[in-house]
Amino acid sequence: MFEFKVIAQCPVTGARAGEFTTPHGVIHTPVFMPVGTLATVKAMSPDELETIGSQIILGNTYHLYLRPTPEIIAKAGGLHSFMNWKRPILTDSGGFQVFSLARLQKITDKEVICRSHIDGSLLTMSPEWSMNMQGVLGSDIAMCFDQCCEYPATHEKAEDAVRRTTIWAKRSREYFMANNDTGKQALFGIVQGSVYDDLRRRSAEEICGMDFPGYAIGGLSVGEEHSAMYHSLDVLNEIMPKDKPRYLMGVGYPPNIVEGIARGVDMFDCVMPTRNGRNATVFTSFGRLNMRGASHAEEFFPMDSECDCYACRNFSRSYLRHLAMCGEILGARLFTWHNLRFTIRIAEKAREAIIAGKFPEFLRDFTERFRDDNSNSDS
RNA sequence: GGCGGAAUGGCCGAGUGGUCAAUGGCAACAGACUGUAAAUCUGUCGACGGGAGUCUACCAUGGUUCGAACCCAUGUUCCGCCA
Repeated sequence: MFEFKVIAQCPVTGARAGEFTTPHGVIHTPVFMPVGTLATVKAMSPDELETIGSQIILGNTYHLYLRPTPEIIAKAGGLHSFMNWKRPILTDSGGFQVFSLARLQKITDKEVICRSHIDGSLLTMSPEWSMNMQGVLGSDIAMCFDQCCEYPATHEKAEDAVRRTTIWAKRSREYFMANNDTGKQALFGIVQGSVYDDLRRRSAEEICGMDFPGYAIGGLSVGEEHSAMYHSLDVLNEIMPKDKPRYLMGVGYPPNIVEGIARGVDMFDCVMPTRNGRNATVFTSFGRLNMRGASHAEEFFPMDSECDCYACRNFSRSYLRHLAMCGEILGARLFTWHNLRFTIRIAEKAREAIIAGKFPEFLRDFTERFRDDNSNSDS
């Protein structure tokens, strides 16, 4: 269980294709994992997620702790059973909420004391709390409780987050080994370090020295330039274990995924396909489209004629824009459907290309075709 | 036919002598969204101009006033109530 096998590697870039075995099935990498924070990938049923090729989805410790509460999930028999999802689940530790809900909390090495964003009640999060909760959830992959550093951050602040993340990783691992079912759940470590090479190296050394079955790269895609993200991935690609899966947390944006794969990343997750979908922005093989745009009003053809998703096979841009303008719930569903399928397909195509020995060509073609005039990135 | 009320920018609707090119909301247009406090948020929104600014505007016409979306007169249209 939790064996990672690299089955093909790109001889030019760092890209690799692999298989990661979990209790709920084998995950073929590279893989994009839809985010289902509250035990639902917003707007999609489990059936539909399977249809579009979702191999694994995410759940969130903090959010599920508040609602419906661990008691209810335990009674339901765990998260898989509760939400009727039969494939693997990865749970985030709540570490990201230490970052995203920063205004509501106080952080010490011991714990994070924060206020619920729902009713303001006091809540104490810690590595032990997170491991316990993730045990209740029964995810296939649990994540260490970490501190995601904001961007920009001074070297001093980033270093403190690295230091604390290592302390918390040790405690996460100890509690996990003693209390969780290690036959059914794997715990991944998380590397921090912001955009500082020395901190990335130090964090990778400390975290990867703890022998986790997989390693995540956290603290990126938080506002830094794309070039900075790619540089950090280059640094980490050299030093992270090659025989373990690598998970770039919170990415993402289609070009970031492709560039991440080129730098040896195997797993990705991001709210972008689902959130942007609900807000009527879609990704296509030739770039990004705001489907509310007046220019689509009389376009009686698909969003992306190369896409094999339900929305692109059955509906015109004109109709989809109409749904978006009316705020119809079907619009949100179809855009989400498309974006998830498109993003999952990127990973599938990358995998096929790696196995076929044609990843550099895939990378070049994708980058040339994916135009995003509005992107303020430098990539 | 009589009495009363109302007419404001694409729509609804504030304003009731100067600080009003005119609050809000909606619509429209554009933008943002990267381990989800997001089916959310931001900007623009009379015309021309890069801007300073200029022009045209609160049903119509005339008037009062230094000054009117706001006061007066007449007209037009609409809405009530009574015949």
